[in-house]
This record gives sequence, C-alpha cells and structure tokens, in this order.
Amino acid sequence: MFAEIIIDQDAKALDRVFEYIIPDDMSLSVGMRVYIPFGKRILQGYVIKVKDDCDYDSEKLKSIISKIEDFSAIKPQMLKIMEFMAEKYHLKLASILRLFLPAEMREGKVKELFKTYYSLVEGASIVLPKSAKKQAEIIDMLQNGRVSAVELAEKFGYSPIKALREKGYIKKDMEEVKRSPFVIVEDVKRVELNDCQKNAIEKINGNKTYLLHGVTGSGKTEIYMNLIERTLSDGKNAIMLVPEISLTPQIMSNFKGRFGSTVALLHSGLSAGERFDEWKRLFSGEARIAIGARSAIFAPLENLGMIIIDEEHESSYISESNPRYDTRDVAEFRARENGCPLVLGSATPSIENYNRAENREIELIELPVRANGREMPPVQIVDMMEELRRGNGGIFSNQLIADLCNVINTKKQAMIFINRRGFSSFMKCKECGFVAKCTDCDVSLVYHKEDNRLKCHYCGKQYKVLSRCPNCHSEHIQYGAVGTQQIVSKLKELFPEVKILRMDNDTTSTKNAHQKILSEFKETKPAILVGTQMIAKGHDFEDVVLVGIVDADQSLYQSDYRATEKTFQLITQVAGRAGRSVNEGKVVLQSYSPYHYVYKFASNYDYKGFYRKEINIRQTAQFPPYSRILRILFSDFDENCVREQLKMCYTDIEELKKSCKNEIIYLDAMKSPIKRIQDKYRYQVLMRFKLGHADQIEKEVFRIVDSKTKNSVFFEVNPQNLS
DNA sequence: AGCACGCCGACT
DNA sequence: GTCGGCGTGCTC
Repeated sequence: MFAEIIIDQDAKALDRVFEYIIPDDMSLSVGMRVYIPFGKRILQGYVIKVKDDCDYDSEKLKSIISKIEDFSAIKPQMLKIMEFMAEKYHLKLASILRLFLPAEMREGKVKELFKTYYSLVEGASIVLPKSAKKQAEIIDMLQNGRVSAVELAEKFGYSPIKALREKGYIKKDMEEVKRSPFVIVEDVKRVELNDCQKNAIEKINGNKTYLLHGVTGSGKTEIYMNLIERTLSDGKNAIMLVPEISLTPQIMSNFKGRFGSTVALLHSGLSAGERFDEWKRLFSGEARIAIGARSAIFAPLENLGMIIIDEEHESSYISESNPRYDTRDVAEFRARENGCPLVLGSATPSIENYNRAENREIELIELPVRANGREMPPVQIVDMMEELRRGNGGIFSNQLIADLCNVINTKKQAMIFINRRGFSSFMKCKECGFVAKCTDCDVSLVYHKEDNRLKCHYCGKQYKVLSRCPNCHSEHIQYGAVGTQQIVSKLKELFPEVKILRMDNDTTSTKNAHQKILSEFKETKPAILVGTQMIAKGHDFEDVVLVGIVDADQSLYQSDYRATEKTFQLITQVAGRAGRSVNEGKVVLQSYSPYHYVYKFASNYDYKGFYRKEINIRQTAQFPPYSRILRILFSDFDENCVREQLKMCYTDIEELKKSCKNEIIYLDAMKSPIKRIQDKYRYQVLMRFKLGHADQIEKEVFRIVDSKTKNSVFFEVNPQNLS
C-alpha cells in the first residue's frame, strides 16, 4: 500500500504530493500525521490519500517511519476544504492544513492529544504462566489503579503489554488532559420570541445560505441561540462565528449559560494550552458547538447542522496575512458539503451579499423591528465647514460641546468615537471640503510623505501635491488624522472636573485592560469614553445618552472602493450605542462633507436606500460585485530581484490582456503602499476584470506568475486594503 | 526549507 | 594545490 503525503513545510517547491510506502504492519488512514524520511532529514507530513498503486518510480520510494498519533488529526472532510481553498485562493496545501490544527500540536514538539492508560479488565480470571515475570509485575502494578501507557511501556517494554491485552486481562482507555478556560457563567433568562424571530427560525431550515438582515437590537442573538438549540436536538453540531472584537465576556457567558460545556470557545484571549483543550473537546465530540473568531470555521466538528456568521459584513472575516482567505467562502463551502444552512447575520449587510440576496442566490430574511420596540436615536449632522466659516477651527463643533455640557449637567454619560481606519491619509481642503480623487478610479488619493506625492492605490497614477484647493482656491489644505490623545486632552481642557476615559489599541494592550476601562466607565457618572472601533461593539450602557462621531469622513476618503460602505456600517453601529434603554439618546455626527449621500441614508437608518445608491455606483464604475479585483504582491529582501520578477510577470499579463480584449478592464504595476515590511521590498500588480471569464483569467494569471517566480508571491481577490 | 553539488576566486 | 563563496536543483 502507498500513501500520498503533503509535507508540513511552507515552501512553494514542496507544495505537492509525495508518495511513500506504507509498511505492512502499519494501519494508516487519511488525515493522519506521520514522520517521513525526506532527503537527509526526517519531516512531518499529512496523509491525504491511501492507495494500492503508486505513480512514482517505485524503486525510489521510501517508507513511512511512524505515525505521530494513532488517529486522524485532520478529519477527512477537512481535506475537501483544503482542496477548495487551494483552488480558490491559490494557497500552498501545507499552509492550509496548518489552519486545521491548534498551534500546540505542531511546532516540532509533538504533544499527546489524549493520554492513554491501561487498567485491569474487571472480572477477568487471570492465570499466568510462571515464566511471564514481567506480565505478573504489570498486573500487580495495575491492582492499585490505572497506569499511563507511556510509563508502562517505558518500564516493561511493549511485548508483555501486548500479550496481556491479547489475553484480555488489561484494557486501554483514554482521558483527555484539559483545563477549562475561565468564564463567568450567568443564568440566562429565556426571552419570549416575537413573531419576526419565530418566522426567521422557521424559514432557516434548508441546505441554503440565508442573509438575516436585522436592525440593531432586533434580537439576532436570540435567534442564533434557538437555531443552535434546534440543531443540537437534531443530533447535529454547530459553528458560530463572531468578529474578534465582539467576542466579549457577555456573549461568552450567555452561550456558556445556555449550553454549558457543549460550547467550546476559541478566541484570542485563550492561552495556547487552553485553545488546544477547547479544540480537543470539539475533536472528541464532547463539545458540539464551536464559537469563535475567523479561524473557528476550521473547528474539528463532523455532522454539522448549522453555521452562523454574525456581523457578516465585518472585514475581520477576511484573513489579511498568509494564508489569505475569506471565511464566508469557506463557511459556504462547508455548509454545502454538510448539507446544512449557513446564516449570515447583519444590521448592515455587505453590498456583495445583499446583492446576492437580491439576485435570489441566497435567501433574504428581514427583521424590521427592534425587539425592545424602541426607536434608534436621532442623528444630527454637523457641517464642520460651516463651523470653520463661523470661526471654529477646533476638533469639536459648538453643537457637540453644548450637548456634552448637557450630558455632564444631567450626570449622564457620553461616548466620543474616533474613526481611525488604516493609517494612510487623504488630502482635504479645510474651507470647502474638497478631497483629491483619482480621475480614473473615483477613489480618494493617498498622500505619500516620502516622495511628497498623491497616489491612487487602485491604478497607481500619481499626482502633484496640492498647495491650493482647485475648487475654492483656498490654501487651507490638511492631511492626516486626529488621534485619541488629542481628543482626550482637548476634552480635559474643556471639562477639567469630568472623568475622561480612553480606549484604543494603546490602552488595551494588557489582557484585562479592556474590561477594566469598561467597568470603570460603567460606574462613573458623569463620564466621557473616547475610543476607536472597540467602543462600538456590544456594550450596553444605560446612561449613555450622547454619541459623538468626531471625524466621520475619515473612513469615507480612504482609497478603497468599499469606503462608503464601511462608513455607513460604522455610523449605524456607533449610533446603536446611544439610548439603548429608557434614556433618550442622540448622535452628533461631524463631517466636512455633510452632503455626501452616505450621511443622508445613515442618519435615517435607511439601509435599502443606501444599498440602491451604492450598488448603482459600483455598477457604473465597474467595481465588485460587477467586476473582480486581483492583487498580486511580490516581496523580497532584494529590491532589484522583486522588480525583475514583477517585470517578467507583468509583460506576460499584458499579453494576456491583449489576447482577451475587453475582459481585463485594467492593469497596472506599482510599489505597494507600504514599500517595505520586515526588510522585504513589496511591489504589486493590480488588475480588475469583468466577471464573465473571471475564473479563467485568474487561473491564467496564477499560471503565469507561478512559472516566473520561485517564492514569496501572494494573491488577493477583492482586497480589503492595499497595504 | 535544507542540503548537496558545482564552478569560480583567494589563500595557507 | 585547496578552502569556501553561493547559484542551481532535488527531495517520494
């Protein structure tokens, strides 16, 4: 018998099948990890196929040395996912397989997954020949209780153990080594479902993808819980994905409270050991629900009956470091393989998925009412240009200051949200709000300090820096973003006696800092919490009556075709923080371009209106979902080497462009916006092509690039950002 | 990835 | 003469 093996090395040259002989006395199955001789070394590999004949020269074949574990660490159905991802994203097989295992299992040191023990078989009448001294000793030892298999084998060797086992005197059993991660479990009161919720649960039952569009507070979590409950009672297992930032202690304790130890939580707060333990509980079938961020889609569960992706529009579902993949694609594939529903939940669905729902590719389920029956807070848009004309050139508008005063006087709380996405900066006229855009692409230009130029990250076109606004001829041009510290110090100046808390990446680097800041905020009144992204998620504070968005434009003028979409999502989410309970809430949104359509729709909570407008723009401008963008990133320590490789590929891709006339809308090569990462120079090719033959074109590009390069090239489809 | 082979320059 | 630089190619 022979085995096809993928070597556990992340190198392009090794990214293929190697064949080995399976020794006669070895029982091997697909998904097992093995040690194999490879050249002069001994490496780890994954068995992906067992077969009777070999395709390689049988003279040159070597034999597998041994198994790493006695079972398939990679469940066979995961190999289908591997194939899917390799094909779709052009990834190396070993790098995909690594996603399926917890880090603890790899990294050279091989850990025991399950500890095995030997114990006496009860009621067996043991008769041993006098010669079998070792066997007698073993029986003696086991009288005092079970002994670990490793210990026994070390002391007596394997043959006496084998003999005893064959006679049926002793048996082997397993126990997992585990620590349970600490989660405070609260008793969860069951909520009576409203008709919309009941209806949604009833509809979600086929082998299909469902888009659950529910306004903030429409009770999606309760739906998820009911769906999971139903799945479990059908005898099946479930996966629920949540963006990392909303994997809050509340969510975790809610699910632990409802489902107890059948839940395995996989999140970044766990130590490697804890993560490994949770993985094992899923692997063994003890836990039947996997809840976690992106990578939980690879949970080692079989017999899936439900996959849920909450906040489907979140960009964190797209992996932006190698291997690059979109969790939603993988989830869809896994759901189809298991013949189960995939639920995509969001208050602000991604344009792509809403479009699919509109085209009936997936089923749309709407939850139009908030479960608590309350309205979303009103949004007031403040024109910061007007403010400037009136002589206020500061960060805060007079309106926001007045509202803050009011909050403080009534001893309530406020949140100030800072919109910091990415670090590239756009150029903006302070007088008229003009923002420099690319003439070809309709995305904002990004200012590059090192060569003092404006560049378009989609086509690479460069422009001279503006010293005077082409629109109103003012010289008040600004670039760059406001930081949290700046806001905090300004607030302290304005309200010296009020508690100002700050939450961003700098203040939450330690493990529990996040929690500390939030609980301190909860207890202090009046108080102002200043923060980024993080404060927008899932924390309910009864006394927050004001949410200020200081620089809403920030995400609008990113050089990204999804910039408007992201801005809409952000505003909706942040606004949901105000007036969550009995208190009347209000949102103040400051903008330099207050007449941009995104604000009109966002302030009215009009998702559909926004979608209509946005999808039209995408269609006219030929951006996804009406086209596909492919980014090819080359990197190397040697700058000349990268340029050389890129050049060779580029000429061939240009040929391809000519040969398929109008299919490729656009093609260009440039330095990556971040020119150097970890001492490696980065160059990229960007292309955009029509959907008709997108798959073929993509394959052809993969082929060209593969044949011209040796290593460190990666591909990205419809990239989130271009750094 | 890592290791051998091989073909050129500098040195005991 | 040989030691050692790293370019090229192979590993079932």
